[in-house]
Amino acid sequence: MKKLPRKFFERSTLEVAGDLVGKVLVFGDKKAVITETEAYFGDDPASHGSRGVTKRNFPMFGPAGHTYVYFIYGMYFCLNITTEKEGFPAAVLIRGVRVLDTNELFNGPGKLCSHLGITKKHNDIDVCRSGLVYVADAGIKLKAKKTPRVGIKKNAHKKWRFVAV
DNA sequence: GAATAGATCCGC
DNA sequence: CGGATCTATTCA
Repeated sequence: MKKLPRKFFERSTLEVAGDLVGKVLVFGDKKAVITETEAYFGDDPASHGSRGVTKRNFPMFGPAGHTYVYFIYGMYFCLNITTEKEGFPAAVLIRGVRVLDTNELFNGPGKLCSHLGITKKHNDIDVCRSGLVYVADAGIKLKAKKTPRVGIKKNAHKKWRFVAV
């Protein structure tokens, strides 16, 4: 499998979010096909990065190809991968994966993080350099469908969610 | 220092 | 539809 280069993540967030569907997320010895993503970037009020850099969202402002893991609702972690250029807040939320081998399906950012064991320890990891966490192209072709994002109130009508059909 | 909203999930 | 459960951010 080919590990995706930083160049892949340095494109527009919407393109990266769409292209990530069908790619393989490698986390330690686990591999999972990404089936669902959402895009968060710029001054979109639903994005954590829309009101400037903070202690929580700083990876969104860093270089592309880094993880951004945050804790939400007191119980769940959510995994993002940052995109675009350094200084511009942008990331793709991984919402759903299908684990290879076991064929388990995790539809939801909180569920996939708890099952794969993703925690705050994995925040701000460079997926282009790390051998532990990265994204690869396994030659799988999945078509992505654009739908409205879920779980947000602001800018909810924007079709920035990509689901494998 | 205190209040509160939050990129969720599950059970009723 | 409400509760669990806690943190970062916002507000006073």
